[in-house]
Amino acid sequence: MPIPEKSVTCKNCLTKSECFKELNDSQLEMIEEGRLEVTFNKGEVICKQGMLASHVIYIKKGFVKLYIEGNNGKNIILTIEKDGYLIGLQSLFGKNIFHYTAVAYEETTVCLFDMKALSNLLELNASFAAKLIARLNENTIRSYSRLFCLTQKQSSGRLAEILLCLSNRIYQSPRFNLALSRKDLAELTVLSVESLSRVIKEFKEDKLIIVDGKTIEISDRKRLEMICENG
Amino acid sequence: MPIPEKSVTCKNCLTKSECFKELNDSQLEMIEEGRLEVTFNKGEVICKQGMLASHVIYIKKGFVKLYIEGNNGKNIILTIEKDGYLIGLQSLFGKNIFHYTAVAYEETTVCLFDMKALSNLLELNASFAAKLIARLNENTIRSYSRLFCLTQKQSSGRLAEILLCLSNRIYQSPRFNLALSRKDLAELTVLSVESLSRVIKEFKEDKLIIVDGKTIEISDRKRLEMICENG
DNA sequence: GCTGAAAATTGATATAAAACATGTTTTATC
DNA sequence: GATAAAACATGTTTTATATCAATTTTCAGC
Repeated sequence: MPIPEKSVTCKNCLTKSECFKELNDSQLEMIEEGRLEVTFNKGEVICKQGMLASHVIYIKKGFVKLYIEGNNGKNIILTIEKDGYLIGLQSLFGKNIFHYTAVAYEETTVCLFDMKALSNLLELNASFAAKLIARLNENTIRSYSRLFCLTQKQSSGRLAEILLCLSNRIYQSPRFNLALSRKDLAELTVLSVESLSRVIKEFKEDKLIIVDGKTIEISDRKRLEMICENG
Repeated sequence: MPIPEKSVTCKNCLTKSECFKELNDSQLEMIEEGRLEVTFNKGEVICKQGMLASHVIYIKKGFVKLYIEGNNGKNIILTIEKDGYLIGLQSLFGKNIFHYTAVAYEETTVCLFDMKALSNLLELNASFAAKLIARLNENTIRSYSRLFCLTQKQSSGRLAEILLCLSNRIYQSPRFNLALSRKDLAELTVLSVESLSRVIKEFKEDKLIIVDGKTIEISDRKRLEMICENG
């Protein structure tokens, strides 16, 4: 089990969440109160679907997947997220259990904030509330477009979308050292590992991407975007 | 084009949204200001994806579908909703365009509320904000489970889920006069009309449902729930 | 550098659902 | 009430992707 530590306070934290920038010093102290900092290893469960969501979990550093667990081991990855993301906001003012499981793709440091303290702050600070709502809505809209992608596009369109997402949103570079296994990519695209492998092969042959070990480079973004749009 | 009318004010409205019950009289007057009431006929577009979301649209009476429009006429229905639902909340504090299109399944009366007035109220009334956040989160969680259903279940599981949803959430009765065509049901389950027809036939043969014209009765809820869970 | 296990690829086959084609019923219109 | 049109049903073919099986590559641990 990882050992909690407290390197910095919220007030002087440099990797502060966008939302938390709306808080003044006394409000930052309120959430600092009872804050926990924990580091998870690759593959470890950060929060478990169905468990009591007593805290909101801020990703300070790292890279995670959020997924819904079905009956027969059938899971669906809702989203992949990195530092700056707040896990568990969906449990605010509702049934306070986690609606998904979060697992670290690589070593991940998080801060835990008391859910009650957070909802108190929402009442005190309207622009904080506005930022949080904006954040929630961003997530929702992203989940809508994921719903569209997975139900309306076929294999190549889905992979194109995931690759572009990794390049644009996660790694923010056309070339990246992929921390994900084929199994992870297959889960993200909702394909079998074998089918995924074939689509990757096709993309390589079509000179859309260059794969070298764990490194992926998007070599023809225009065409990949086309496939994402129309595939 | 339907003609706006104002039968009642927000203050004395009997079909008030759950959220709006948090507002006091002066706050209700604030949203009453500039409110519009409009009735749409079956099949009419209530809001269009991509258009400026200047208003939040409250469904006072009726039954609608919200869907995302893709390129080649490929649409995906996000949800079906009836009276009490607020359309466009997802555009609060973000890019204020509608992220989906809403179409009336039957004659539908709505109230339009100014988005800006609504966000002002959020600052004034914290418990109103809390209720709205709760509402947003409910939607999000429902969209997660839809994502799961459509990607992990096959035809019979999907239809079972939609039928149960119609019975439980929309019509609130085991027997209902379905306003939806097969094409609508096919869109909801993300199946072709032909495949849908076959699954319905199968359900009839298995005595899970009784179909008589436009009326559907769920005759074996237990087994339908099983199929929904495991299919 | 070797060795075994896990991960990834590749090929062959199976399958669920789409697409196509055609027939039947329901609904709307004159 | 006749007729056209739309909605629905059903049988056949096609297709995308899963599954199964076999092989190759990668990588950690000795």
